[in-house]
Amino acid sequence: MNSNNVTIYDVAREAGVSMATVSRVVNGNPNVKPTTRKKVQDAIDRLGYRPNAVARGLASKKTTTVGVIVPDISNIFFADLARGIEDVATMYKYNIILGNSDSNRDKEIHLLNTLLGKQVDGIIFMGGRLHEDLVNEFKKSPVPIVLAATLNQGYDLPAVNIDYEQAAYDATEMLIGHGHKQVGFITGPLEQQINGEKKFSGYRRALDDAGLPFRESDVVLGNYTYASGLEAMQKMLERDDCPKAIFAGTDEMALGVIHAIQDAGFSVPNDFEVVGHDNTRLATMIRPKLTTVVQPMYDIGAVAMRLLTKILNAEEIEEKNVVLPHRIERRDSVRQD
Amino acid sequence: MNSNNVTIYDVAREAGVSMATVSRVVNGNPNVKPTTRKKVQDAIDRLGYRPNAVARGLASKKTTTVGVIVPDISNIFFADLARGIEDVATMYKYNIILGNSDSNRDKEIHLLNTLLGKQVDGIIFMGGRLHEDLVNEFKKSPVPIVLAATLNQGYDLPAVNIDYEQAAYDATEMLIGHGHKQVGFITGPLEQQINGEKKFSGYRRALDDAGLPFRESDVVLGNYTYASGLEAMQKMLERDDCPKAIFAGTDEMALGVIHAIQDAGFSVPNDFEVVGHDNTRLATMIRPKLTTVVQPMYDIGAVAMRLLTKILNAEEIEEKNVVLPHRIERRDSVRQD
DNA sequence: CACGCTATATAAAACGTTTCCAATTGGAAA
DNA sequence: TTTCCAATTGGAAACGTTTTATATAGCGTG
Repeated sequence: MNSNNVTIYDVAREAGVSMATVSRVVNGNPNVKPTTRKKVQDAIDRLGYRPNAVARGLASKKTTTVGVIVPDISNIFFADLARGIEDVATMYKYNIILGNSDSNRDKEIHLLNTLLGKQVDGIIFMGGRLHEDLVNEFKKSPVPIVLAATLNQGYDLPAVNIDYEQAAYDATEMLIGHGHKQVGFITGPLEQQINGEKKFSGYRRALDDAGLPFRESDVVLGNYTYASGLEAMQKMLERDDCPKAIFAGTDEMALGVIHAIQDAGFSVPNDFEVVGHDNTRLATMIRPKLTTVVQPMYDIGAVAMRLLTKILNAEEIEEKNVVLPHRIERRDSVRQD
Repeated sequence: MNSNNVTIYDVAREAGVSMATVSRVVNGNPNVKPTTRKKVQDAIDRLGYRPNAVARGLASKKTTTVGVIVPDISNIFFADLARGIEDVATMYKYNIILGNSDSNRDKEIHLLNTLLGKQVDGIIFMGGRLHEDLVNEFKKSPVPIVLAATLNQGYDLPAVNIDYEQAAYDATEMLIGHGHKQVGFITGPLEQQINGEKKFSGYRRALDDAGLPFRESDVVLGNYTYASGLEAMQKMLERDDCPKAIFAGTDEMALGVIHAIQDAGFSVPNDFEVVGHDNTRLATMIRPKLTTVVQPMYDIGAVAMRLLTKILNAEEIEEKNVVLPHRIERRDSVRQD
């Protein structure tokens, strides 16, 4: 009845074969005579046998489980990524142990060690910044680690990203193309390389290429949230030389920006143009609908997990550092050309 | 160097004790002389020993891992819940294996069996509807299962929820209190008991108590998404007898409703009043800010996990069926009294 | 009809812990 | 000193698989 506690041994006895044979049929090993296979299968069904994955893991040294470290699963961005990971994990018969790090170095390291202790077959890591200590732990890892939406800061780790620099360039360039001589940039903490180096330098490069001056005051730091976007824009609006075009580092901040503008009595896109980043579901949940850089979160997760399975199966890998394409989804927060 | 493949046996040899003793110090068993403990600890540090959780799980029959089944982690609602679960899980030294079911019965059952095969110590389940087949599997489960934000449809399972019926009543009553003789109700699929029975009956009860007639046409079904809320409201607006007060079953649908109203040239809250449900972050990311029923998702997750730990530790449990308080967060999508 | 294969099946040794029980040790009491 | 009991430690058997090496059966061949 209780499918619990019936072991491979019980099945073997029931079927009148050895446990090795049962193991073979359970694992689909072809070296079993069809009649024997059937006999065993019947016994399995009759007893309601369910293989113990823990014992299996101990004997085979494979757990068909991978660890996933995210800063915060309640963030829509990582939730989407996680879904991509889980979907292809399921496809390849893996399960996911999920942990939140809050981008905190100690939690990251602790989580990593817990995961390794649990003998995961591999790990997918997301985080704003790769602390040196963490990378040292990575290097000691007996299992492969792949980065998702996380820059490989000069370390030789497999990673899946988009070209953030170019994406920021494209967004800024589009705004400049609409005649703006000044573009505001509201982004996340600069110590996270993705903001501080990639997006920022894409922004600057677009300015430079257009022969526009860079003004320190046109870049304002937020913390990715709606509230921080709102506040950043409010501050900007107080200035006499406030830019009329804004590139926000996340959609959520972009929504804050738009509302700040509207609250001040201006119109988007007539008075101000705004472009966001990520193309989360939020982008269409605002009026005007948000023009945004699409970063395919789900795909990044899916591709990262697929890459991990390739590594685990020792398949041929053409490129360890995959860069997915990005594009700009034009909606109503910018004027039509 | 490679902290891998050093076993308890290696540590025992290095420290000149038996593996039983090493096991004791690793597990914090007090029956070890301080000097011995130190000796062992040094050996552990020197060798970089990390206990193998799989072996440990096999020997002790405890994995300190719990399974979490959600319909879709990329849904902000479940993501929040999951975060609550994970946080208290971490607090109690558990890890989380996360799986998405898409509320699909077969996936739910398959996931459940996979999780049991992995010998999780317990399971937290979220889903719209408890299929009978699933419940039968639940009954056979050798480990405890607790429901989170999921109605315990007459089955005797531990569960954590809010009082959906009363919440819907409160929301509807508030709207009626503002003078409306007609209240629209835009909700999710009625076959999910939470909508079909609880919220719906709360809505009706409020109508009844106010002596207002119930009109079939005032309730429209959506699928929880922004788009479905938008569409439902658009349809409603075409009618001559369109209600001027709307209670939406989720915040996301409520946003759609507000935009549909605004797109039609009306004002919220002057022409129409809207209240949502859940109090997700979305509620403040719209103008006017959304008045909504607060369902504490994070807390539900946290409490569910805490309840599970109590069951696992065989602690005293005052109430298996916990009902968390709800309230209405008044913002700007309804008029002030 | 014995021989040598191949295809199957078995036995037993890992895998790395925990845990029960027995053995040893250390001190305090006698 | 002995004696005893409590504190500490050690030995070895589980835990439920996979896997390797070995055995057995069946069968076509010469």
